[in-house]
Amino acid sequence: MNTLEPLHVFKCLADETRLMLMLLIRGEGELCVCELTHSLELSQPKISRHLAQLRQCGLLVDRRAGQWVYYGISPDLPGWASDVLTAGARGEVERLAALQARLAHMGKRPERRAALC
Amino acid sequence: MNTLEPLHVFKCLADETRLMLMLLIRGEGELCVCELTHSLELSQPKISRHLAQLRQCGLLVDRRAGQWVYYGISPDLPGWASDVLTAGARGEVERLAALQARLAHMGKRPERRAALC
DNA sequence: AAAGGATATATGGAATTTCATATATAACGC
DNA sequence: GCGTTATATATGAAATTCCATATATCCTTT
Repeated sequence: MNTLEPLHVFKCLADETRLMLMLLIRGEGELCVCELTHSLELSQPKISRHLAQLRQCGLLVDRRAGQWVYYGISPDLPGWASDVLTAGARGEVERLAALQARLAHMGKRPERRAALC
Repeated sequence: MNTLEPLHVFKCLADETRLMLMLLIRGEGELCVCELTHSLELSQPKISRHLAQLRQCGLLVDRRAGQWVYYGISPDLPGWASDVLTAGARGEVERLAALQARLAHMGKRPERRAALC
C-alpha cells in the first residue's frame, strides 16, 4: 500500500464530490452509499467511484453490513491528515450543515447496529 | 476577489510544485522566484506560472523589490487555511528540510531588506 | 430450502473536460 | 544590454463523467 503523503490527500480533497464525501463521513462517523447519494443528490455510480478512490488512497475504510456498505474514516490516518480534515470542515461549516440536514430528513434510512458489538 | 474556499485551497495544493512552493514560502517567510527555482530545480516559467495561480487564489501575495519579486503567505489567509498548511508541513518534514538545505547553499542569493521598514 | 425479484453497490468502456508542461516571447528594472 | 519575471500558445496526459451492465444481498413465495 502507498504511504499516505500530503500530495495524495490534497489530490483526493481537490474534487467537490470527494471533499464533501469526506467531510460528511467525518461528521457522521459512518455512512452508506445510499445515504451519501441522497445527501449529495448525485448519481450512485458517481458516488461509488469517488468512494473507491478515497478507499484506495487509504482515507476511507469500508464495512459491509448485509445489503449496505458503510464507509468510515480510516483509523490508520496520520495525525496531520486528520488535522487537514478538521481544518477543511471548519472552512465548510455551512455547506456541511446543509448536507447533514438533508440527511436527517431522508426517508427509510437503513437501520444501523453498532459497528463493534 | 473570490472567497477562499477549502475546495480552492485543496486544488492549489494538489500539485507537487505548488505544494512545495507553499510549504517553502511558509517556512522561510518570503522568497523570490529565483530562490524558489534554485531550491526546487525547476524551470523559471514553470515556477512563475504556479506562483501566479497561487496568488490569484489568494494564498500568496507578491512584493516587488527592485529586480526581484518576493512571494509570501497572504496575511488575509483564514485560520482554517493556515491550519491546512501547518498540517501539510507536518506531513512533509523531510522533503521540506531537503529543499531548505539546498536553499541555504545557494550562491549569490539576493540581499534582503526587511519588508516593513 | 430453492427460486425469483428488488434493492444496493461496483465496474467497464467511451466521450469530454481539465490540467500540466514545454517552448517561445514579451515586459520590467538596473 | 542583461538578468529577472510574466504570459501566450500548442501539445499531451490524466481525471471526470455518463451509460450500461454486473454482482451481491435481502425478502418473499412456493
